[in-house]
Formats: sequence, C-alpha cells, structure tokens
Amino acid sequence: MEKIPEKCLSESGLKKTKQRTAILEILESSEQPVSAEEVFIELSGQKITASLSTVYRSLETMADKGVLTKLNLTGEKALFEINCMVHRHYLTCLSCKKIVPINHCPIESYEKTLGEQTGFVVVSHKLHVFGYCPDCQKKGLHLTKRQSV
Amino acid sequence: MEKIPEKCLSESGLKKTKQRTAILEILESSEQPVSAEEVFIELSGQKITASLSTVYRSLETMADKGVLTKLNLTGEKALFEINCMVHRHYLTCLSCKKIVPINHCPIESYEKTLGEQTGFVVVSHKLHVFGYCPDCQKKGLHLTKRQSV
DNA sequence: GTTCATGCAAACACTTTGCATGGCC
DNA sequence: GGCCATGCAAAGTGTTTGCATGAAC
Repeated sequence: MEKIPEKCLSESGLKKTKQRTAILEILESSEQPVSAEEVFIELSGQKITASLSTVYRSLETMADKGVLTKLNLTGEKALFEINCMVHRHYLTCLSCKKIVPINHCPIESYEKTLGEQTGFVVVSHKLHVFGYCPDCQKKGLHLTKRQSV
Repeated sequence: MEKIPEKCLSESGLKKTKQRTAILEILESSEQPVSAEEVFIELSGQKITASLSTVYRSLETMADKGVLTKLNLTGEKALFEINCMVHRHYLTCLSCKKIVPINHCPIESYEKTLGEQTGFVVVSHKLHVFGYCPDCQKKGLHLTKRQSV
C-alpha cells in the first residue's frame, strides 16, 4: 500500500522527488498548518534538504493541484496544510499564536442562502477565529491591549 | 456638526492633518475596502498629496486605534475600510475580483458555542466567501479552472 | 531522450523604518 | 514650544523567477 505522500503525488500527476516526498511527510506529521520557512528549517535537520525556492515552488504547485491548502490568515507568512478533504477552520490565540483546528463548519448551510441572495455561485469560504487560549488567559494575557490581525 | 473624518480623528486622539483627513474621506466614499496603493493613487489626483509611507503609516495607525479595519484576504495587498461598527463580511468574485459586502453574520451566535467548547476567549473572527458574480457567470467564467486564493 | 524539478542568485511586491523637516495643539 | 506627523530614501520580509544543471519517467 502506498504511503500518503506517494499517493498524493501520483494522483496529482506530479513527479515524485525526494524533496516533495519529504515536504509532504512534514506536513503530514504536523498538527498545525506550517509555513514555507518552517518546512525549510525542518528539512535542514534531515538528510534530505531542499532549497527555500524549491520549498516555495513545491508548496505552491501542490496547492494548485489540490494536494495542499494554502492559508493566508494574517497577511504575514502563508501557511500550508495537507488537504485532508475534511473542511476545517482554525482558532488562533492572539497571544501565543497557537492554532487549533475547528472541525465543525457553521457556514456550509449559509452558503446556499447567500448564493440565492446575491446571485453569486459560491465556491468556497475562509473562516478564521481569533481569541485567547486557556493558557494565556491564566497568565492574564487576554486583558492586554487587543491586537490587530 | 463634525464630519466623520474629523470625528474619527478627534475621538482616537490622533492629530488631524490634511493627509489623514483626505485618507479618511477616500475610505468613507469608497464602496469597497481599499488598498494603501489605491489610496495613494486617489490622493495623487487631488490637491492634497501624501507620500506612500504616510499612507501606510496613517492606515496602520488608524487601524490600531480602531478607526479602520484591516483586511488580509488573500495574502496579497492588505485592504482597509472604515470601521463602521456594523460587523460585516465580504464576498469576492474569483474572476473579476469585485468585492461585495455581506451584512448578515452567521458566526456571531457560533462564537459563544465555540468558546465553551475550546476554553478560548473568542474576540473576533474573519469570514470571507469566494465565488463567481452574476456578470462573470454570464461570461461563463465560473466554468474555468478554480483558482486558489 | 524528453520533460519536469532543483539550486542558486537575483529580482520582486508590499510594507516598514531612520532621520531630518515641518505642522498641529 | 513640544510633540507628533510627514517625506524621502533605504532597508526589510516573504515570495517569485531566470537560467543552467540534474533527476524522474
């Protein structure tokens, strides 16, 4: 049986290279979406290395093919995750930047209504929620000035 | 009676300058969120000019003070809008990039539930919906390959 | 053997910053 | 008059690209 990285690459028609396989393994084992830089750093600690431009190119290509999802949450670094086909959203802690997935999507049913109201063909949406996690609340960090995201 | 730009500035404790007033007027008269560059270009056509760095600085400062809201929708240029206190979301056409405001927010009631489930203090969220507008549907552009955002 | 991926360095787009000057309160 | 805002130019950050080399099919 093929491993997930192999499967993703063969199904998307992309060549299987050491670099892409390694990148997919990193994304697969990550709990959270990761940035190109994080992938690059992670790779540097392994025997397989990839240049930063290869990391960017691979992530972008795989996102185009639908293997990955690209998240632009804050206007800073883009984050990537395996497109596991379960539609998800995220909750980010404004203090420690921790990202927690939310599995329930409160929008799905609303998309239809919205399409009817506006005449748009609605194809996707992005939802991201911000707050303060339990740990940072204990430290009182949710009482400090609200940051813009 | 004070005009909106004056009011925004005096209430936020920011000095009233020609540049900031002009920037606020542009945002006020715009139907859509605008980028720093668009503000800059718009200003260039007027007698009042402001350097691009002033535009960036003003927008950022006013967003920090809560006068404006900064939107990072696609990881490209940031967009700004007057924070009119009515919570809004947007619907973007993937083809012509038109941005249409959505006034109803399907998330508000969900935030409480989410906070209870996760232990987070939820303070804000971003929702953005993508699709194809009626005009682009007529042109058949919604049938072309789906773009990543 | 052809096609596509990689590495390197340079270019890029958007945004931020240091510093001197000028305007607001 | 003091402090903050502005303009300019330069630097910064994240990302993309051109081109030659090398690997995958």
